[in-house]
Amino acid sequence: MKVDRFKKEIADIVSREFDRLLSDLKVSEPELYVFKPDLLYKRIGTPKNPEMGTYALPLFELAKKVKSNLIEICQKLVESLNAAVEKDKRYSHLSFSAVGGFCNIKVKNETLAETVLTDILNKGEDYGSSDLGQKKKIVIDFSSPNIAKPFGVGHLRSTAIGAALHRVYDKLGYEPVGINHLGDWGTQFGKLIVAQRLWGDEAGEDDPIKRLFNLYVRYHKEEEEDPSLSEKAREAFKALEDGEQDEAELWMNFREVSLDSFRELYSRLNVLPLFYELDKYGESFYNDKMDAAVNRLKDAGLTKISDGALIIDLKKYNLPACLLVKADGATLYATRDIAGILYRWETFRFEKALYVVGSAQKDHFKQVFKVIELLEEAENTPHDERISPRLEHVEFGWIRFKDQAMSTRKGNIIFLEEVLDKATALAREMILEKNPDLKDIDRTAEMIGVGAVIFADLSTRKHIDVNFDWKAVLSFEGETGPYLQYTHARLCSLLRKYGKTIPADIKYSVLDRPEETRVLELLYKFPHVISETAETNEPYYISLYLFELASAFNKVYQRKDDSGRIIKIISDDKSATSARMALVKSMQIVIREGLVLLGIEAPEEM
RNA sequence: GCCCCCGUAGCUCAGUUGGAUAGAGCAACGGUUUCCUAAACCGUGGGCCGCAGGUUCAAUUCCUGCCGGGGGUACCA
Repeated sequence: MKVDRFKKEIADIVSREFDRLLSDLKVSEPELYVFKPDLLYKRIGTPKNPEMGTYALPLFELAKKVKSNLIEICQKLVESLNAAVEKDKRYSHLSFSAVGGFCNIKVKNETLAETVLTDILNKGEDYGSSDLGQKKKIVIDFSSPNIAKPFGVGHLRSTAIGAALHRVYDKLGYEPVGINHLGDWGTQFGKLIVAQRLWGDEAGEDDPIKRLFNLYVRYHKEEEEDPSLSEKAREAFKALEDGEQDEAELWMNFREVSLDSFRELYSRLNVLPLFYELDKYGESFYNDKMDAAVNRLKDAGLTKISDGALIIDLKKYNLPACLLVKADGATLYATRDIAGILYRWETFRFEKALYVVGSAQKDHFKQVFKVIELLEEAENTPHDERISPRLEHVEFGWIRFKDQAMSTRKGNIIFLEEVLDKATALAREMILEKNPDLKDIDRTAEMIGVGAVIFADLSTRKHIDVNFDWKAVLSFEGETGPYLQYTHARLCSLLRKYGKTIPADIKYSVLDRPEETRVLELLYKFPHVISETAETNEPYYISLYLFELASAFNKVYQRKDDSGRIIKIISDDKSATSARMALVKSMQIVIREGLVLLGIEAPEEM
């Protein structure tokens, strides 16, 4: 948790003053939060209306506890606090006011501006970085598409969220390990092999992925008419598992074709470098590691046979039994995940392992994590070497389309590639209309189109289902990626026009308008937003923040004086201009860095 | 049946872990540019915060029940 310097100062001084004010009380109410800086720290919030102050401390509970008049005690506190900061220079940038039952605290603008802007300008893109993680490894299992199926918009969520978390942990000094748990094994390959043999020649279609997809859809359609197909598919998969050459060759081909197309897509999404050996750690990687895992569970006395299958009963924990080996001897994905956890622990000794997988798999991960926990109990693993407390399912809601879950089998799926292409084409049109002289139009259009799609995906809380809405994804106005990029381009444009380096001696006191204060407060918040994102594994906090920040700056940019004229950033007033340009430069750094964390590129012109 | 998630403006969603007059974007309507990028900014209208209880100085937030939507519930992933 990143410590807020101002908040800490407030907690300290309030606690100190309360100690003095109510020293007689301390004996009867020693547990009262106002006496303890750390508890106070947590109570300090921000006022609804920013004009009331930077921070707010509600005192209702206190008044009740000490049975005194709320307004009176609030006033008394504020008076004594203001007297205290007058005497103590270290706190002279704080001022307090009593409103209702709240003690509102204002940080002097000049101090805030100087603190924030010098910090950002000194650190540059490292603003918000830390060494908190001490290079500890965070394994992030994300994206994980199925081989031989097209990459649908549904896979975007895991990819975008996982990639954002990867970058956030990296910024906080951890060493993230991005693992793509490719769905490259399982009965669907039996189906595909059968389909390929039956209709492979008539499939047409140049794009090899779409060809496979058509075969897959056709298989499921024909299977409804001819149930004997599913028996053939099972046999084909069995042959694959037994290492038969024909089947293995087909499988290898499916895999390579898919990986080629995934690589291209990942590269467009700016996530390709985040994977640790992209093509290695698919499900098939664990084929030769499952026996050992299963035996270990058996030896621990956890398993039993039920209806011919090997299971671990989890009824005690209110969970369905975990199936390890099917009656026919084949393994399941839970088996692979268990083997995967054990392998990853041996290989990486991670601090945490995150599974960025849809919430439909919630019970699955509960089961798998519980099995690991039971194993460690049975084996008496020392507590600091246990894996189970380090495992976390980072779940997210479905992407649905017109109130239907998307289903590859039925063929109602939207290709991510198609979405990116459409968004990019639209961005291109927009550039041609608004800025036809732009140098690198195609490249910029790609940045904007892809940025719009990623931001749309990361701008709602991850756990709720989202309706895929073409209109929302292809919108470039309001709460969108392009809005942020546009703001960034505008900042860059200001910097170009200014054309000088920001001077060192800046008169921070000129940044005294409420709109500017708002921007400063938000800039100050950036490091906290990053650490909050890591604590909750919720990248949308960054999206939300960036939108607030951009919006706050655009208000500064277009504010008007009393006669209705825009107050320009760059003017004849040198000291005002250099202070504002310090703000502009800081803004540009933070918004760019925030976009980078989300995987969105920040063009300097658009 | 049991378990989990969701229900806030016409639509899509926020609401800082219980605080002040519930906020944004889109859509609708009106305004702002002799131009530091209008992909922007300002304004107007629009709310039984699903319903009913409970806890609390204070509930959109926590608890219980109900209604509605979604997901999961051993040989798919």
